[in-house]
Amino acid sequence: MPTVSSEELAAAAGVNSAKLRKDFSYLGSYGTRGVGYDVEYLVYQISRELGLTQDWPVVIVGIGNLGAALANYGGFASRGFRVAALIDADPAMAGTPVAGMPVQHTDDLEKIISDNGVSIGVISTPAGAAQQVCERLVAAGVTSILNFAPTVLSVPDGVDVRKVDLSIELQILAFHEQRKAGEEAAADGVEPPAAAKQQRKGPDGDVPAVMPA
Amino acid sequence: MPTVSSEELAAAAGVNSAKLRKDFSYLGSYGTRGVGYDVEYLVYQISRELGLTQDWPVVIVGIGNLGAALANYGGFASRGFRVAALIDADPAMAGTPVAGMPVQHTDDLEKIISDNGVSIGVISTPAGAAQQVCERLVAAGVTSILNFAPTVLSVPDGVDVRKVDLSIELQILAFHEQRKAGEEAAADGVEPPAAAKQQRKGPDGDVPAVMPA
DNA sequence: CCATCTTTGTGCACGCGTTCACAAAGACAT
DNA sequence: ATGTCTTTGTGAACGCGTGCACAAAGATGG
Repeated sequence: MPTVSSEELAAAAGVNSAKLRKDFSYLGSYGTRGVGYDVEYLVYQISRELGLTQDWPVVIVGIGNLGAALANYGGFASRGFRVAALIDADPAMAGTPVAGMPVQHTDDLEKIISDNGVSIGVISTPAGAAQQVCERLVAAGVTSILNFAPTVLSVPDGVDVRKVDLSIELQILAFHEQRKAGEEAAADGVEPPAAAKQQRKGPDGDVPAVMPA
Repeated sequence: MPTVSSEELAAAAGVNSAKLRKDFSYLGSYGTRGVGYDVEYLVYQISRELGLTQDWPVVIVGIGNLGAALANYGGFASRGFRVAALIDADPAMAGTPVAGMPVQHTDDLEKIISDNGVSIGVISTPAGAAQQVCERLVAAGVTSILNFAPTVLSVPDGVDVRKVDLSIELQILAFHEQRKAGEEAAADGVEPPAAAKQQRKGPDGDVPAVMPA
């Protein structure tokens, strides 16, 4: 039986072995003292806890460049996601195959959701259409929404929304880039704020929590 | 002079006003006691600190669906980013206009970087090409990379990489979705782990820090 | 069956970020 | 000018997550 110790896993992941063991302990006691964790069983347990063993049908609404990119994205299938349908408001797109799947018209949204038992929807429409699409998805039974449109969606309680803003990551890079350029900026006559001097905590340095929308 | 109090801002943003004031204090003392913060000045200071006032030329390498989507993404310009060039390895694409800008061939990558003073690069190539593109970008002087390819890039010290995995957000949604479905899962004969019972802390509940790649 | 050795699971302490609470600062009215 | 009122800026307390360190558990060998 192939096993791994928490020490090995921690070294590979670059984290503390105690933290790793504690995290695993939340899933139950799947390890064997003096031996380690049964690899196969551990993978199964983590996969199950994360929902990777389930089949999650999703619909993508708004098949522009981004929607098409998502439809073609290979990472979904391997994580248990199945693109059940591609939906767009443009009648001219209806029937056009994208990623080997015909685009369907928005009119059929409710039927598609219900027929496929979809509970997760992806919105990659223009900003103007997002809220309306969101409401139709929710009304049809969707309870989790991944929003790529640059709008804040308002949803009833019990519905989860995650917003992905592609420019935020760039902004974080620019933020660090600015610090690398660093001390020369002081020559502008503006005193560099204290925040500019604090050291990043880890590999995933973050920006302040509050920033204007 | 239009002003806002930390209390108003905190209410609007849904955070604690003391935290907000403390965050602002890291940028300097820009508030006036008894009055609040001068809106215009505050916006300027935050923009400057975040690097929004600077012009950041970026190149996008790999003009597939995702690259095209990024090139068309409106959010960049408003945050101080300027797409300096679109680069692709396919000779057939060279010259083709995408988002009103001709695609250039990878051969000219180094010259483009240097001519435009680019320090931030976006990689939206297939996984296989990413590391090689990354190395050329770094060699040409890029020090920050936004990676959309499903690969872990290795870079020398001093270079920042941020990896965007579009499926991770979906996975987080599925994770919560699984919990909503919740207690029925216990009927499977598998005892629900303790972690499934802990309550989410805030609107942005997170997944455990460690998960298999 | 007992001793020894390895590795887990976890109580406890430490450190950091968030929140509370208040003194200091400034505006504004009298 | 003096007093009052509002809001900032920050010292101090609190709470939570991380890491240390060790007892318990089990494997393995004599």
